[in-house]
Amino acid sequence: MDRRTEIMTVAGRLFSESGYHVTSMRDLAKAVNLQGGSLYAHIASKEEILFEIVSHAADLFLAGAAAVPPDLPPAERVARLVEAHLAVIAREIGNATVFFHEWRFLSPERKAQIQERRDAYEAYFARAIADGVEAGVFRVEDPRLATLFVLSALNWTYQWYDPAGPIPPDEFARQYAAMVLGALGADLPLTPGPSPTRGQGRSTEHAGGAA
Amino acid sequence: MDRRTEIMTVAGRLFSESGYHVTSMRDLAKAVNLQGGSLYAHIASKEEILFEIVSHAADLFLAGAAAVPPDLPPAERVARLVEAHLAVIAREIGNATVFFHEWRFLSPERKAQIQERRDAYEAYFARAIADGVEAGVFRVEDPRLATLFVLSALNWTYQWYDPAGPIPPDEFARQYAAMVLGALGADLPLTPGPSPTRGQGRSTEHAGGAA
DNA sequence: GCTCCAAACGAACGCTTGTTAGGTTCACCT
DNA sequence: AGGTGAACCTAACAAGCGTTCGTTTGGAGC
Repeated sequence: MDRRTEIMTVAGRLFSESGYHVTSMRDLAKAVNLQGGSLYAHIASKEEILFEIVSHAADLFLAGAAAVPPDLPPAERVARLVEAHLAVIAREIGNATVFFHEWRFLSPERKAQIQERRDAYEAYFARAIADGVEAGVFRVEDPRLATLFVLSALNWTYQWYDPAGPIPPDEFARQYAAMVLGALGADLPLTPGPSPTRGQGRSTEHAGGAA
Repeated sequence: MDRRTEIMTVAGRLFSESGYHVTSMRDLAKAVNLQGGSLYAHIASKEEILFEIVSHAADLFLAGAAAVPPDLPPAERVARLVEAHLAVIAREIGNATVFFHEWRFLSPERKAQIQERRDAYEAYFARAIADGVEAGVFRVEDPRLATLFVLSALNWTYQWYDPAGPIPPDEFARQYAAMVLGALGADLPLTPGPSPTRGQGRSTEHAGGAA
């Protein structure tokens, strides 16, 4: 890992722990065993660091969502989106925290750049939910509100989820996805295996069940 | 409104708009037509302002939850808790934003004081959900995770909900509560009136499944 | 008319901030 | 052997920070 990358990594941790404005360049320098001024041999400005962290996190979220096949049935697609989201948080909780908490301190231009990607990310969820509503597998009154509900449930997790805690990331994601589908009024527990589980639930799930 | 209250109100707005550390005492003073130093005739320190805002918001949330009769059936209790929470956000979005976003910058003692109240607040939800699980009206795998799910969905709303926007607060709360109950695996849409709604929905599901 | 006191001013305090500039070290290339 | 250039240090800069303090203001109570 070269110096610049190390700076970014450590900055991600410090910014997430103490906040962007509380962390001074000298704090950061000390954490990578440098003098304050020496940082500027590697980076142009403090805000550049913030942008790179936030931008990196945005890329991860976007890539995770883009990897979900768009031709999957809506319920499974939503489940996969949820799992992808939580996987990013589990893997890079520091950068994710900075992404959610400090992005508003970016300059207007850079903020706009991130906003675009947030919108694109939200669109993945909006589309999957809209498809599900249209197909009759989701029962929600207002798809837009449902989308915001789901994203809210996901976006707050960085505040409390501890990847090293008692709940392993994929178990966490599985249960979370089930609750998200419940919120959307979907029926099936959507367990992958042939386990009969405690399901009565409607059998045909999707069929032509137009609402 | 006396000067001190005005300062707190304006500070709540400024802190929520720009963040606690970005807002300087001189910014705040200018917003209430004072010189920087004059603020200290009314308050002891900048952090005292922050604490008062956060503490006030915590009181509102706690009072809202405490007003929900604990002997209501769990599903209705959860719905009422959701509505109370969103009512606070709709009414005091600025202070709520500061509460969620800036409370970590309090001194350790004051932070601990707020943490206590957050825990007490969370307990209202945990209890209602646990009761519902025990009564068989909620179907969740892990009540603790379900509680965090619900609180996540609620806690993020300050980021996007606009009380003056297209969705009026009580309509917002009603739909949100329905989705929360869905996430908890409750059956009934819980509409107060006798409207049959568009339900196919599972009929028997859980035997004693009265909500 | 005088006193009193809270409210506000305005200047200053010591300190930290992000950033820059100049100088030194040292591994590497020819 | 000499040169190059990146990495780093040290010192400094102007600006802004939260806060203090002596002074001024202006209205209420006597």
